[in-house]
Amino acid sequence: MSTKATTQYWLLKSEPGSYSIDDLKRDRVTTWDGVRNYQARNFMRDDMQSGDLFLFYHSSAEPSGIVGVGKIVSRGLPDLSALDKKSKYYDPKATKDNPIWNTIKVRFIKKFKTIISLEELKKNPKLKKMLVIQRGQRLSVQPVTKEEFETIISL
DNA sequence: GCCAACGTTGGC
DNA sequence: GCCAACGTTGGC
Repeated sequence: MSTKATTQYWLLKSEPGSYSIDDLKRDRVTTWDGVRNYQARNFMRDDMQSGDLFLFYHSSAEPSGIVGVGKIVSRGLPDLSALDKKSKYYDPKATKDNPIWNTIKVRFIKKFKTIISLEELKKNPKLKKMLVIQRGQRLSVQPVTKEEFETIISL
């Protein structure tokens, strides 16, 4: 577990048809559930801190890209949707004693006036190393550097 | 522990 | 809708 006090930066993906930046703007705070990838879970469970900031990324969208900013409110909560047989996130391996999956709570901060499309991200030399533009990168929770975050905020 | 088959993500 | 690139599962 990290004990760093400095703000860390993340990128969270969501399909806007499933949960969009407008949904988060309306809800103000939401539980980010349904993550079913161990690496993504580990980032949320072990590395995120309340107060960290994240870029909200719309995937499988027209166009795909970064649409706003949010803040991590809390972490380390079990993802109860894994126990719910009716949920599309149901995981038969999850139990009450070992829910396997974790969630975080996030808060809306802002929605960009215009989307920063994937194409734009790829064109910016300062963002060359961003995971989200790497071919085949499917992680739905990704770390972002402070420099990358600030570059995007300034666009 | 290997790896083929299968399922999913997500850009295009 | 296609399919490349992954991650996961399960037979051996």
